[in-house]
Amino acid sequence: MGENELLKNRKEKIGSLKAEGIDLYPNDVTVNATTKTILDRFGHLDNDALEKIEERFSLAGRLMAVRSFGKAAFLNIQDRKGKIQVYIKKNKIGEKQFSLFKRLDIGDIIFVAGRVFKTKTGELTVETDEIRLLAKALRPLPEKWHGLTDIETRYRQRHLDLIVNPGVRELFHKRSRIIQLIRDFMQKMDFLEVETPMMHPVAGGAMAKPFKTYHNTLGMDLYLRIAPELYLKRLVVGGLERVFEINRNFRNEGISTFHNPEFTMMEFYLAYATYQDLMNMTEELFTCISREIFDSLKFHYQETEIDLTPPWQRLSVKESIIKYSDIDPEFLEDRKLAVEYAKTLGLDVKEDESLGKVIMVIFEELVEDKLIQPTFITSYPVEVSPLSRKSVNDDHFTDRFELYIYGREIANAFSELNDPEDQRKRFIMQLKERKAGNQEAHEMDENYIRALEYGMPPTAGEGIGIDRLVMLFTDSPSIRDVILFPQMRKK
RNA sequence: GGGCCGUUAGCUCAGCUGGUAGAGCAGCGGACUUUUAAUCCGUUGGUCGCGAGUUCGAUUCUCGCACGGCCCA
Repeated sequence: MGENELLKNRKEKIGSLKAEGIDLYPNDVTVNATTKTILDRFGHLDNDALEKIEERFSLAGRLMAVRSFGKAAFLNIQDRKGKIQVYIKKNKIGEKQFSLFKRLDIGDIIFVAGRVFKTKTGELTVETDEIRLLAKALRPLPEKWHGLTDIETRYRQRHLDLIVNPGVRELFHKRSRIIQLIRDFMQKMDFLEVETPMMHPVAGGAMAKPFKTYHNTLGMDLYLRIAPELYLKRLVVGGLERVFEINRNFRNEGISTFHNPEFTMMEFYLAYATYQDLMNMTEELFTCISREIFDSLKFHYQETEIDLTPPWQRLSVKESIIKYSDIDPEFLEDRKLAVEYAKTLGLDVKEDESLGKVIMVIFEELVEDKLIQPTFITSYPVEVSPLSRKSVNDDHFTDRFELYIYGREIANAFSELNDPEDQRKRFIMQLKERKAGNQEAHEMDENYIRALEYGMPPTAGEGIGIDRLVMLFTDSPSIRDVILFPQMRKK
């Protein structure tokens, strides 16, 4: 039967219900139970015990299955907590209500009420003495057994995915729980949760291409933020000392299993701390989540065991290259040798590329995907770290780390650069890059430098990719699995 | 941006070397008052993603496009 015919069919049913004066979309329902409250309270009782329960339960949800016997039927009703079986019997509920039931479709939102009993197969069931239609479903649901598997439909019509695939509902519950755990953790450490602008006159705080928009009455260009960093640090200047924000960032780049144009980050800033302190704090945060979610520090991601037991491996970028390749360490000390080496790897590097950048290109090629167990990679070159404090012992490198798990960057942190003069030089360095054609180079932000000129305490800050973290803890292969409405091409 | 794969009924999928499409579920009609993928009988339903080309004839072969997936950049 074609879709049109199915629709027509249901509209006819609606017509007959209307003709009987039945309200198709009533709004006067109250319920006193969920599927879960009923199952939790009575699931373990036998029929003798259940017979003594006088209570009448009312609940509502989506009709998911009907097993009909002519004058009686079993239904499955699904609400936010799960599913429960309902029994409907003609001689109990009456001719009129039974005839209403006969015209219900799978997918309709309905109300039932009655007492509980157990069937001879031992399933706790609500024997309904009242049934109401609360909202008519005009379109059929995906098939009950195979469900909805078409990935495109699942993302484009997430409502169907949520109705039909219990695992998806569970996953987004888990996502919410993980974020709640993070909030609790931060609040316990006396961090203040804040919200900073999503629309920036200057897109800063990261190296990425922004989305551009325009404010009509102000007559000005604005950019969707690529990071909240510079605003959060202004708050540290303002004396807030411990702040965090969990919110969306927008980056105008390709879409992949690890990239969605809008994604959720937590950034936090801790005054009077260094990136070393943040490594410890990150270990604590992740192990805290892992204990809550898995009751363990070990779990499987895509069939690989991940062990979060601290302390995690800590290696500088250079050390990691030496560890995971057979490069002569001398090559990482000399720009020309490094460029040569990168070329032998088949990497596309400019002849005059800076040593720091070449080192990062080599790192990405040889090291990244080998960092399966949690690893802090430290000491990033200053050229790729325009907002990080330089290391005291080597000013070509910064007091920065990135956390890798399963070959993926999950967090990025550093001791913040709070010297306004140095910050200006770094921005100027970035502007040169921009002129040379790097669209992702950082913009000049005079306003931010001005804030630093009032004095920012020594501070360490970190960004954690929440979607990637949720992927890890939910064993999801694609970022689209942990974002309710991932970005899609228009169809 | 490149490579490979996919797109057939509302959903899940078959469809061979080219001869105008099938199943299960859902739907519809019927039987059935403890089933749970209920069962049994009957039955409707298709722009084979879109557009060209080759051919007497294209769901099938070729090219282009769209959308999606995976990998690479």
